[in-house]
Amino acid sequence: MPDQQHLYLVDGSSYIFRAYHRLPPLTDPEGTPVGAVYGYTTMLWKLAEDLDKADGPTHLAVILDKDSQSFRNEIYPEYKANRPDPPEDLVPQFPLIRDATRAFSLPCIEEQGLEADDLIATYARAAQREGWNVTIVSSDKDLMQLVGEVDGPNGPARIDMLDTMKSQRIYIEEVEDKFGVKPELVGDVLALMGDSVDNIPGIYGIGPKTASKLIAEHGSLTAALDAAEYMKKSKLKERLLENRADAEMSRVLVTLKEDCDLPEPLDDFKLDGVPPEPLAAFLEKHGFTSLLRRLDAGSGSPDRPNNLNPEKAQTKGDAGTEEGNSQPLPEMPAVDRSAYETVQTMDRLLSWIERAEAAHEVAVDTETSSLDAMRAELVGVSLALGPNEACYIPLGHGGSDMFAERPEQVDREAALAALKPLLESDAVTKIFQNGKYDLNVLARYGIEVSPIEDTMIVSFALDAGRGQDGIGGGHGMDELSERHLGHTPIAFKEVCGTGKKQIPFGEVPLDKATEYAAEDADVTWRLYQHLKPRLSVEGGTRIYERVDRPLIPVVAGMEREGIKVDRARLAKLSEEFAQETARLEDEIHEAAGQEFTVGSPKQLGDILFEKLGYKGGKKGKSGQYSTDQSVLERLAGEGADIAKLVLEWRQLTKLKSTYTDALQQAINPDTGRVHTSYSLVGAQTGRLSSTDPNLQNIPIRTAIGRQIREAFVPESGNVLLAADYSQIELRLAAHMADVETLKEAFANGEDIHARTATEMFGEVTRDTRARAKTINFAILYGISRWGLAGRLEVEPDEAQEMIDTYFKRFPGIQRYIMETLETVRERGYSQTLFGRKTWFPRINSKNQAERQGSERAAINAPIQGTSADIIKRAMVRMLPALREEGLDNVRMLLQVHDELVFELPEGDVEKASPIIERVMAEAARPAVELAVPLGVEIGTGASWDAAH
DNA sequence: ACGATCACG
DNA sequence: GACGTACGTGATCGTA
Repeated sequence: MPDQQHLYLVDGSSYIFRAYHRLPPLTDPEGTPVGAVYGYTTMLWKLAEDLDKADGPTHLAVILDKDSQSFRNEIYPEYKANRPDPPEDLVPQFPLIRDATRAFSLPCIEEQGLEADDLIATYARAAQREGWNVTIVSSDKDLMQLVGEVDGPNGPARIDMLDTMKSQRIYIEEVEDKFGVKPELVGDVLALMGDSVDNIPGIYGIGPKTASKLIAEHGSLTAALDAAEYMKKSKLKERLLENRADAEMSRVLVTLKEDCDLPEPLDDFKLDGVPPEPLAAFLEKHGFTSLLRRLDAGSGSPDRPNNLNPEKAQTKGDAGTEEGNSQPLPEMPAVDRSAYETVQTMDRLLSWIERAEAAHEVAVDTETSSLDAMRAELVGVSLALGPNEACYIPLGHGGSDMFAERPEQVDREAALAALKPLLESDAVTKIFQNGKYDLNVLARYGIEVSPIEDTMIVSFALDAGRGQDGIGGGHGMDELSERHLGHTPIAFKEVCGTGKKQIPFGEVPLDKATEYAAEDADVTWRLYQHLKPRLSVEGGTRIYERVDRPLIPVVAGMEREGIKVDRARLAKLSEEFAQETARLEDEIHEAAGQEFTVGSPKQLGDILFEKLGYKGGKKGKSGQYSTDQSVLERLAGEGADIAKLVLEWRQLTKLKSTYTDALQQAINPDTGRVHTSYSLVGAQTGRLSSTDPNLQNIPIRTAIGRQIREAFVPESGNVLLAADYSQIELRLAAHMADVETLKEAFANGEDIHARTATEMFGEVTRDTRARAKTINFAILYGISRWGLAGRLEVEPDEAQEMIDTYFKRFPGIQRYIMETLETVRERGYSQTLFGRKTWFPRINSKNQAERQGSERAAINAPIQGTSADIIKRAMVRMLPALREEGLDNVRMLLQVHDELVFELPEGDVEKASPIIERVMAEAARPAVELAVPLGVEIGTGASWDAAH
């Protein structure tokens, strides 16, 4: 019996578009854009790696679109007529896709007058008739029609799909999940819903939901259309009856042609390995050096000299500044997952613990049932002592299904009791990646881990701001591993799946779980060896050891404390907001003369500027009218009542959905409190950010919003205490730019905006003070004359005069800006007073908008970042200072950039307040002696609102 | 998945 | 010669 053949058909055209949008705009050494090509190359690479695996490809071909004309255009001239031209920097990449394919020595099929989809369908069916299995590498929903299996000459022959970007196999079940019908009926669903990208009409007003419901109910498109006349009167019925012809034509358009002539016979697609030479030439030419390295490693050829910059494929606008990532990799063997041990007996566990104690350094990772550390149950722990020297200790696998057998494991209680001394031992450093999470989980099991190191935080101290717009600059483990070790760890979703079919980690079989979990510890250990030495070389030690690392357990503690919210009060507010919103919605519809979705800026824009004919509508780059607050306020000022109503409606719906509803959801059932999660690497400047829920943007500026703050309350017998730095960023600007006038004003405790008004306009009125305040902030943010003009509603010339006056009155500011920019241009990064770096890879970009954006951010970063450093230092010292004075019941709950929120017994307020104030006011010392005092304002009350 | 909008410092 | 204009975040909604 012959081995099962398996044909892979790669939908090259659709892949390149997706890769283009997902990847950064890389260019090769000659300046040709290659981002999409890079994505395509890595995908082929991955497929080629599967060559020898069970169910891997035996045959493979790449199918491309030759041109967009096909038989479909004869049926329907508008087919794909509204496709925009591909982006300019994608066009030169099309021919490179063919080069890449050739470099892998793979066949590349394209045919005049045939679309790739039809060729794929034809080949897939032909192979299936031969009894082969087929995998279509694509995520195009049209192709999902083909999924399924038939009886071939040697048993069932199946067609499935592979979405390489999501690492997802698509088989019958996945198609049914997406469309609600079997693959054979997908075409019927598509015919009803249409496709705006291909300009297939479908039936207007029918989307994916209605389409699959109709087809599932009636069994086919024809049956659904026939049934329309018996439906009860509705919009849907009308549309079905009226547009039957459109739907039927759409059905033809989405049908794949399965009987094209085959340009090449199937047997020509046979794979026999990838000859390395042409591939190496291709990778070298385009600067894909990380792949080149892997090719060398794989083929056992001698190492190339290390003069190749590992990050040669530079991103656009890269200043070519210091490349902190280009240190030679330490000598380490490649990751070998088969070397990991599954620890299933106390004996083996004790042996690992003993070795960890001897090593004085161990990487640790916990596996749990949830991403939310406050709800997560511990499922296992992994340890790593060296490269490939790692183990996984399952503690909570199986057992959720009472019929399934629970694999052999060490008893959880006993294992934790054995691990506790190690994890708490002063003599052993525990290395984590994002240790705050593990600290929280373990703390809930009674283990206070210390001392710790954290590779994520090290990476942040070294590389904050590197990478662009979140691409390639992150500090997550997978990214760090890719970047520094050239290794791709197993993705979580590969182990647990995703979406509805996601299983908890505790259900993962032990062999697979060990590969994943032990690898995480192994990678963490390797990353630490790689990153830690860079700290001292690159000047990151101070910020890491003195600020960010000690902050980890402090913030972890704050997250575990949580804050009490008054559910009943929020519910009542929700109810009020709902009623008021409904009333406003009616009024808005009345004013508009029709019903529409108020929450849709698109529909609202059309109503305001087309139907009602208001003037001055401005369309943004998306081609729709802007309807943001400033626009609506202008209209309201011109007497448009509807604009006023919409503003009110927006405020209320925002408050309800984002706060009063969401906060009730966020209450932890075990603790009865809300536990946010702070990101220690969220903001490039060094600030924290807060998620799930975000407690750093609770309303305060309006009376109606402040009601939400009233729902944040202390436990009985306690009060909330809020301590704010007053004007900290302006104070720091005064210090850093060395502005005498401002320093003096702060020293004298003056109202700084009023003082600015005096200097700028000669007198203090409500108006001049407000303008002065705007200008003060504008300067901190590196504003332009046009920006300031917009804010103050004056002409740019006048704004420029104000900026000039400001610089004249406050000499030092301009110099600060110039010097900061010069340094950043030269070094590539800015620094805070405490040495925190933020990188600006686009500071020397040739793209003006990009460059100026970086310049503004670079002016602001040292100030915002220094402020972040200071409050972080205060947080680290706060609880020890309070405990030292015997204040054991003061709890630090929240941080909001320049504010700390505490909960404490009423009786402790008097004693605690001056300590809190002192710790915050002195937080810069002794590292930095500021030329201005740091003002701290403290309030207390029976709610967060009242504490202000 | 992304843009628009709006909540905060 | 035109562009697009204040820094840093996160959540929600509608739309593609």
